[in-house]
Amino acid sequence: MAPPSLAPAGQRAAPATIVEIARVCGVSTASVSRALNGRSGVGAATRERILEVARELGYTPDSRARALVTGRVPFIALVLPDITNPFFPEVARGAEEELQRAGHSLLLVNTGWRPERLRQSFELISGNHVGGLLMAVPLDGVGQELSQWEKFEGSIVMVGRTVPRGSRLNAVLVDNRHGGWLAGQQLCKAGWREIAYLGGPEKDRVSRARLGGLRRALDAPGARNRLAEVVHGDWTLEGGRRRALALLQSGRPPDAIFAANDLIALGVARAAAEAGRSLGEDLGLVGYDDIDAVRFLETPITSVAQPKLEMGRRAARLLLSAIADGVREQRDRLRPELVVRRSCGASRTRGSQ
Amino acid sequence: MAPPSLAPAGQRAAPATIVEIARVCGVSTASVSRALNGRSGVGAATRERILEVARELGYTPDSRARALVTGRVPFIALVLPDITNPFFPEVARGAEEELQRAGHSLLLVNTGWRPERLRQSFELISGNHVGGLLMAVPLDGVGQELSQWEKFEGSIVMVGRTVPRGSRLNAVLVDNRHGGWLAGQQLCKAGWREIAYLGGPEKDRVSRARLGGLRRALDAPGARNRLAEVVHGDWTLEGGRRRALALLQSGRPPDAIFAANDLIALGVARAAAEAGRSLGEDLGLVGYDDIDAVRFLETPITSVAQPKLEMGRRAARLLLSAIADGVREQRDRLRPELVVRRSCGASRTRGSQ
DNA sequence: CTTGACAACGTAAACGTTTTAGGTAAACGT
DNA sequence: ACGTTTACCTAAAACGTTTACGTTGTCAAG
Repeated sequence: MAPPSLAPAGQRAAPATIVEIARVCGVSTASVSRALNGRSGVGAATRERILEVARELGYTPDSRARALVTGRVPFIALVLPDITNPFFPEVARGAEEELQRAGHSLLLVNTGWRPERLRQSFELISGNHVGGLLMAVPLDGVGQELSQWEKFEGSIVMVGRTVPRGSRLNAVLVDNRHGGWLAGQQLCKAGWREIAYLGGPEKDRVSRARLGGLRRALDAPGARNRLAEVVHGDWTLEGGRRRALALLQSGRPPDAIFAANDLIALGVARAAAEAGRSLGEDLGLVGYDDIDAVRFLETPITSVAQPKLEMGRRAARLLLSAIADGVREQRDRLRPELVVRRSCGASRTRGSQ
Repeated sequence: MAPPSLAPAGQRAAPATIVEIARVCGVSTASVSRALNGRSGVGAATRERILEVARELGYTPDSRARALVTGRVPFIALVLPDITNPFFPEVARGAEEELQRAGHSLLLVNTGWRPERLRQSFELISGNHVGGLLMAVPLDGVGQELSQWEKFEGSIVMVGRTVPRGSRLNAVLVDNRHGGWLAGQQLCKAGWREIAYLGGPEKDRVSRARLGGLRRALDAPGARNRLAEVVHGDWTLEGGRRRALALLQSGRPPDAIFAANDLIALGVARAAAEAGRSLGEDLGLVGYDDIDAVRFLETPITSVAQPKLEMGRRAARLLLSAIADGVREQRDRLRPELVVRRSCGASRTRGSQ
């Protein structure tokens, strides 16, 4: 005999629809819809029967049709510059967790710092691909066009990124200035004198804020430290290494470095090795983000930690409520924390006699 | 006269639709659709005009309606166990890159090893949320239900994961057995005798294959090495640390360890430090995946590298062609490569006199 | 026996596209 | 003059839902 497979061979073409269920049950599609969505207006007996038939037919509602008529889309996009930077996966995880709890899915947009991809992400929302945007990417280059997007205000949440002047977007912010201050403070305490800042792109608001915090710490009355140098660049390890190497081999190498980012900090660590300087002894170093990798160095790197998971979670919650209730201009502020490790020479204070 | 602005101020409520364009241009929606999609059947002049009006109105096509009628969805889901494991972001980046080039978006599903989330991911496809699935997660627990999903065969690509027996899914595979063999080979050459395997979950096919490769290397004629111990567990750093510590503090600690995963390997490194063993001198170690972090240890870890980015790219390409042309049971095989670093004691060969 | 309320259900219109089946008119060949 | 092609365009039917609005029937209060 032919093997009686569960799936009746040839006729599995059309996936079950609501009208098929209606036909089988001898009711209208309206009743089926009501039963399936647990809405009132359908008797207990019929509801039971409908549910059963639906199960038998292996019915799953077509999200496109549903979305079309309800006007809601169960998708949220997370726009970020580089998923390869370990900071972001954690944010993504937090967001995904929270979203799926609310029946939404997470779209990932990896811009790779390309501005055109940023623009594309806005088409996602205007084309109703997604119900909202989680923006973990700077909005700087797009100022003038932003006015076009203002109509989507309720559906955008900046996460870890300052909102552009004048717009009233929701945001989950971590105080970068304070973070920079923490770093500077620590470097001061450890007794380093000539301190350099290895930042992100020159116009990047986040990088600037962290620098601002550093400045404030160094300007404290009585502090005899100096902001020796400020070098801008990208956020990558290799970029950090190159810039750090140039700095260390220059005429006036700094005592210590504050890196705007842990990837940059890792690059500094590598450069230090190449230049024969020893972290925490010869050269102070503080990074930012507290990604896992900084713990594994021979000399673990001190870093300003952001609550990455929590940022993702809160951003997601905020966005969902923004979509549902239309809340606007809501700001969720979090605080970074300093995680002290050997690279900033905590033990070195002794040596500053 | 009153300024006859195209956009009459206050009524920006409804986003421009195709019928609005049609009305303004005095043509039918069909023509608009054709013009917008660059299809033939519409005169050059009208096409021009339609395009212009569309631009003026800031029209963006509604993806839901389009998807509903065409039956295609511009979404692909990448299902993975833990985006926090640095192996996956790179795969994700490769896939995203390739997908967006084809006008698709990447949905991220982070199962966190929970089986129910795996099931949910299948609802994504049967509910037409997505056009296909990139599966970077084991399909083991779901064998019996898989027959239900067979109808989606064309729309599933396994990436880095073996396909379940009997099903004819597409896949991008990296030879794990060979990877295990490379690791074993290297440990042999370096002269370690008692070698332990720190694996993933006991039934995990990938973990088993890597173990298989290790076994083969150790069984080679003339080799005087021994597979001292096999310990299963999860794929995490902390899990690896605990298991390694237990191993190292047991009555018969091994000479060397092959970790099924770099996270586990990082855990081993930490445990080694705690147990007073020195990597590459006292204790050989080889990991798997070649994630960035293993390079930063005091003693960098030797690791079996997988072409992560390429895996993502190929998987995406394969899936797209599977959806378009219905190709099935296509297998794309890649080879891992060993990246030798100090942790396996390459320099130690001298000491084995 | 009316009346009204309420529950259960059906009808049909919407949502914004694509696409099929046509229809008109001009151009062409004979 | 007449059919035939060609180019352009329209009308309308899908796609699978949800939902506003009817209709019917039942039951209790008047």
